[in-house]
Amino acid sequence: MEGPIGWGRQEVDGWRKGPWTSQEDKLLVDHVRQHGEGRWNSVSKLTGLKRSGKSCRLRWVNYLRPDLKRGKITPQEESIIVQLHALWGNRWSTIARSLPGRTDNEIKNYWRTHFKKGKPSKNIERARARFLKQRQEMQTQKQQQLLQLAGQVVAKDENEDGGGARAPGTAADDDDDDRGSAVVDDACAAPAPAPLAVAEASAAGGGNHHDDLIMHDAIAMDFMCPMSCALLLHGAGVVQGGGTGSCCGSTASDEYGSGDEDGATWGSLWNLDGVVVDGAGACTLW
DNA sequence: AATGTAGTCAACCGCAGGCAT
DNA sequence: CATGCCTGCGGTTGACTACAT
Repeated sequence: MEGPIGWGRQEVDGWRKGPWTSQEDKLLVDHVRQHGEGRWNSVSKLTGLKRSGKSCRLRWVNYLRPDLKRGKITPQEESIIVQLHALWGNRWSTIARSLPGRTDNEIKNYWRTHFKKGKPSKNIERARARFLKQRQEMQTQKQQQLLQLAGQVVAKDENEDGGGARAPGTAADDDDDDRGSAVVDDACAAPAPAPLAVAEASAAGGGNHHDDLIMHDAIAMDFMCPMSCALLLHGAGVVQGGGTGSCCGSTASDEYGSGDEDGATWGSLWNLDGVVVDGAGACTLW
């Protein structure tokens, strides 16, 4: 950082650093009111503030923006953060877009405080346990469905030409070690749209929905198709156009999933490598 | 009551990507 | 096409506060 100097009211290269004063805040707020956001480097020239554009932007985004939500992260928001972190990893700004009024910095701090040291809160532990349980149930359910389906296909084939019956485990085989491809493939045939409203309503500060509901819906949906869930959560504005969804790789698992007591690390619940999301939010495999 | 430790928050830095020239 | 500037992002740090001993 600044070496031994620390955060006094020092100036470096003519720029003030350290905590902002109320006068500086006022200058910045007035400036943004007049000129809007952006062009941060011109703020100092126009206002006389001895702050770099970077510093001005940060102060505005993290502290002065009028739509910021103050106060503690709610359990609902916490659940969403967990979900989205599992989905996106450390893409704090992306996660923040799904939590109106919260900044990436806030979420980042929250995550580091609560989860970085491998000591998740009770709420998170419950959410995680529920997630894992639900995942297991859904996998079982899916396997049964596939077996049923396979049985029907076999019966049909036998009826039609009596040959060419495949091994029933073709698709289900993926489930053992690959939580991404088979699941996504399956789910994207019918992505569920409902949780968007739930997540957004809670994130918007309503807090009226029980967190169980949030987790249930979010988990179910994420499990079915994480990418589409995220796209829905983010609205039309955020589209991972044609990109690969390798979101659950190193960072997430490194930070949280070290305690692999149950074999499935929290941060690597989904491996989306190889998943492509098109503009409409439909996932495909390549 | 004093001290140590952990948690929280605000701000900084370096880097990367996008865009204009 | 190359270069430089601006903006945004993620990681890190230091000050402050709350809690425990």
